[in-house]
Amino acid sequence: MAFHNFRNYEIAKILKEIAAFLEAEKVQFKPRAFEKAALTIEEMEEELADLYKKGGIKALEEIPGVGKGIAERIEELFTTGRVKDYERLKRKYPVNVGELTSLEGMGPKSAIKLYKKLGVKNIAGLEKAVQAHKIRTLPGFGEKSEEKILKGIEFFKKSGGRALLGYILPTVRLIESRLKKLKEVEAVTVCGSIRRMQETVGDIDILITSKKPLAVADYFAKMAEVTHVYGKGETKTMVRLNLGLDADLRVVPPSSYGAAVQYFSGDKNHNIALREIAIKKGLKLNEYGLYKGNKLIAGEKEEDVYKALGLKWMPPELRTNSGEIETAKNGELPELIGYGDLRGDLQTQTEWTDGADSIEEMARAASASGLEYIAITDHTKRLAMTHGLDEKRIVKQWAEIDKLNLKFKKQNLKFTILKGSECDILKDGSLDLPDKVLSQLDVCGASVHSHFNLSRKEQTERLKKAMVNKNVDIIFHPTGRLIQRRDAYEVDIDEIIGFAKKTGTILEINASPDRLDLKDEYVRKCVASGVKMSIDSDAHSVSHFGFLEYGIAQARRGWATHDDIINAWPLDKMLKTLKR
DNA sequence: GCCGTTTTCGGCCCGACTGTTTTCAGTCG
Repeated sequence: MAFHNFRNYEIAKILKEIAAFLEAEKVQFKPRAFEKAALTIEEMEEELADLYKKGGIKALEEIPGVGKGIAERIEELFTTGRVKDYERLKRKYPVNVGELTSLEGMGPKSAIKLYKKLGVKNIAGLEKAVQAHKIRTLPGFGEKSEEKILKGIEFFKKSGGRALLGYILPTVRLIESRLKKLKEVEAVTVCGSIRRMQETVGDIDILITSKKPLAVADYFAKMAEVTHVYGKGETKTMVRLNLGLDADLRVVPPSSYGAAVQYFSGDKNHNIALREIAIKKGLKLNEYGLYKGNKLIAGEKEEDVYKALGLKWMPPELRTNSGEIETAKNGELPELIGYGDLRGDLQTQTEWTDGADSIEEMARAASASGLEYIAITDHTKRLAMTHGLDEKRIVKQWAEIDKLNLKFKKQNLKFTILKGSECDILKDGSLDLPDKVLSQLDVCGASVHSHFNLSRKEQTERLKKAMVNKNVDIIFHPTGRLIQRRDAYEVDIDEIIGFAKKTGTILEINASPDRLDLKDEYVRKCVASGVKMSIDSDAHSVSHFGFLEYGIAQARRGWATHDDIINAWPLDKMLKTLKR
């Protein structure tokens, strides 16, 4: 029997859509079940296809959140290539719910209502309906709803088909490693915004050298992820991937490889500035190399190109033409924090609130990923939906942390769990737990989860009031933005950075792929002001420690060094930096 | 649909906020 290969994210997407349709039909409890299974599957390391081939349906049922019903549907997908229940729902509601519900404030119920009443199937249709002012006439909707939807659509358009780095990077790495293994391939570099580790990615540029380019092109065009081939040839193959992005494979000769890698890594402004330098030196720079007249003077290695222009090679994260070229000229480039430099993680959530795993599981996963310490920072009671901790439960949590630290010691595991909190900052800037509780923590983060729409002045004062508290060590995700979904709340960031310096408060670089908050520009301001930062995963499950890489990239793009990031330091030194 | 130190039925995180209401539905986290 034919086996239909589906990747975990594709399976998760189907389950999520089923959940949305059931939610719209006001079915009780089932939507949660499908959603939960989808989230688990999305985060699994092992592909369900492999798991199923090895252990059959029984193996699927062992996944937490997957029971008989969902396992049967996944089996149906593998054996027939489709899920009947899903297709029935899809026929009933031929709607792109995933796209529509990506708009802030739009859930499945609204999406389906708009389809039933106005025939809206996607964002394009929604935009037409808003422009014709049809939405405000529907019961339950009004003028404000139209405004909000319009705002959401603007966000969607601005994102212009770009994807979050954290969403696509695992797949890109997989493709890269497969190409590296081909015997026809001599070198592979993924360039563009991915190499610069930008927050979002528009397309994927892969450069290779090869003596048999057509064989590689054939392989590339036939990969499982490819949904469409635009063109295939000796030097360039262009495909559409099921990630929703296009990928280009370019074959360049070894003598030009460095120049091509430089050229395709960008960014555009950085390259323009380099070419201007070349012109001033009487040279010409393009993707084939650096030329004096017709003579190639650099091209094989990227370093050589920079050197010939009188510059030191610089990490791609810096290449934005915002001062890096002048700095490189003077030989004063900062020694950026390295991707392996973090020793700890100061924001993690556990099953005590909205995390998926236990304190012990999180600690062991952190240890396995090379960390020496983590802070357990579950939400506080104001976030009732996460079952946030109150004064009593947090004390119980401390007892468990003490017990685990002792256990690790006995097992000779060099790892420390810190007692922490993600304490909610209330509307007036006061904190969700009393000082007598917070003062007993090892490390306390505080953050905003409500009243995003205060005036700039009120929001700034609110944060300052929290920062003045001696028990608040770190402000988590300081601006509250969600990339491609929600703007930062109004806040005077310069005032906040100045106040952080004055009060000795740490500002977080939240590494969650859709937050990356502080953004690079603000990181750079912190570095300039001497405000220390932490890079935290905000992990809600054991698989999230990988997010730290995106946070480090963010810090590097903000010119941060080892010295600026407190959790790159040994535990003792880190703790001494805190206010308490 | 899933799950089980409440174990094969009967629960299922639940309160705040917003915009629409005139007592509530939908979304968020």
